[in-house]
Formats: sequence, structure tokens, C-alpha cells
Amino acid sequence: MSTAEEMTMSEPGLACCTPLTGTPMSAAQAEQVAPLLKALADPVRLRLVSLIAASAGGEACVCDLNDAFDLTQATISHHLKVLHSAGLLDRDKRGVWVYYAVRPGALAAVANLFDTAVLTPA
Amino acid sequence: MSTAEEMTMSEPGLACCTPLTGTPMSAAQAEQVAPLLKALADPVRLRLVSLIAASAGGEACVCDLNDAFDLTQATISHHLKVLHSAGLLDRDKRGVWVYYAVRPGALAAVANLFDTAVLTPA
DNA sequence: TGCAGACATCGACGAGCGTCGATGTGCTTT
DNA sequence: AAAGCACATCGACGCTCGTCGATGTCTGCA
Repeated sequence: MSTAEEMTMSEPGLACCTPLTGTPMSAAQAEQVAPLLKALADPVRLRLVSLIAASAGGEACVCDLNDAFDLTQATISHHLKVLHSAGLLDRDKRGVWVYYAVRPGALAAVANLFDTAVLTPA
Repeated sequence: MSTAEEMTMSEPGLACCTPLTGTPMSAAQAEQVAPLLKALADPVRLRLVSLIAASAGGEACVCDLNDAFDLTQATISHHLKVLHSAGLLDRDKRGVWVYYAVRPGALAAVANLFDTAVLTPA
């Protein structure tokens, strides 16, 4: 899987070289964060997370979420599985119904990434 | 685009209904934010933004970025175009070299989305 | 015991994405 | 004017993704 083994970064004497002032994100760190963002980078999944977070108790059952979209139940179930696999949603089965809840701190971690991490220049 | 006309699946008197306490994200808003996240949801692009932000002056030229990856120059150019088209990067051509800079406030806007928006339950 | 509802899984299809080599464009130097 | 460099663009390839209909699994009720 891991293909890269990069070194050669700087050649002295070139005019276009921009020195690094901060510490950029490592390749391993990027490969770890990207799936989180990829899980959120979909209009339907974004609305799903929003709907769940805006529900009472921070949780919602699938039947409610299903009615909020013009999509098949199979598709909604797929999107919920993606969000759950990414660690963004918690799954709780109660009887016939399944309740999904936003995992505490999951979204805050994403926000923190763009707030205090190496991504923000100033 | 819109394929289905959904049938009303809701029957009154069901136990699984979860009332909304907050205001969830609208479909239009989700369609507007998703491309931003989709542009960031790639390990290479994440590192590109990080490298640019960590560079002196918050900008870096393509030749430097190109050396940081084991990828073709065409691929790096493609990723930079994606980030630029998404409004995350500013492009500035100086002579032969092209400098990319993180658009001010772009990442803060994403962070703000997960901080104060309807996505955070508590 | 059997049936109906809620949700997950499966296989399939079209569309989009990441990557590449090759080529084009524009600037600089000789 | 010609050559060389930096970067963008162009097809093309394989792979992944979003969506669907069909089917499977489990629960609760008659």
C-alpha cells in the first residue's frame, strides 16, 4: 500500500524555493484524516449527520432519516454504514428500530484540525 | 437528476419518531458545502494545503510542492487545480513560477462549520 | 407458528476520481 | 530566433463511489 519513500526536497540555489516555517502534516497523518473528511464530503451524509445532531437527544432512528430523503432505504442504510465505519456515528439497536447518534467529539476533532493544526497559517 | 417521487411512509402513532430540537442543515446548504469537503478529502490535497500553509508567507511554488511527492507533475497540477477551483487556494503567477496560497478564511470557514453550526449537538 | 415491519446486505450499473504519459502554452535565456 | 524550463491541459486507464432493486436477517405481534 504505502508506495512513497520521498526525500529530495530542497536544491540550494534555486529562486523559487519557499522555506517551511511551520511543520506540515505528515503523509501518514494525511492518510488517517482523509477518510474522515471523505465520509463527510457528501451532501446526503452531511444532512444525515446534521439531522441526527439536531434531533432530540442527539440521536435519530433510521425510519425518520429515511423519510427525509428521496432516496431508497438501501441507499440511506449505506450512507449510515459509511458514517458509522468512519467512527462518526454510534449505532444502537432498540427492538426493531436502530438509532444513530453523533459520536461525541468526532466533529470537534475535525473542527480542531482546521483550527489549531498546521493548516491555518496565521 | 431527481428521480423519485417518494411515497409517504409515515404513519401517525409510531414510537420511533425523534422530534427535531435544532435546525438541521438544508439540502441546498449541504450541496454547497460538500464540494469544499470533497476537495479536502484526499491525502495528497490535504498535504498540499498543509505544505502551502506551513511555508513562508503562506505560499509555495509548484516546483517545491512537486518535489514533496512521488507523483507526476501532471497529477500535482491536477490536485492544485481542484483546490483552486474549490476556492481554497489562490493562484499567483510570477514569471515562470506559479505560487499557490491558502485563501484567507477558507479553512476557518470549514472549521466554523463543525464548531458553531448545527452539526454539533451539545 | 406464521406473518409483517425495520434494517442490513448483495450484486449490478453508470458516473466520477486519481493517476499517468504525451502534448501544449508561456516565459526566460542564449 | 531557437532552445530550455515551469506549468497546464489532454485523452486514457483502472478503480472507487452513489444509487438501485432484490433478497436476507431479526424483532414483535396476531
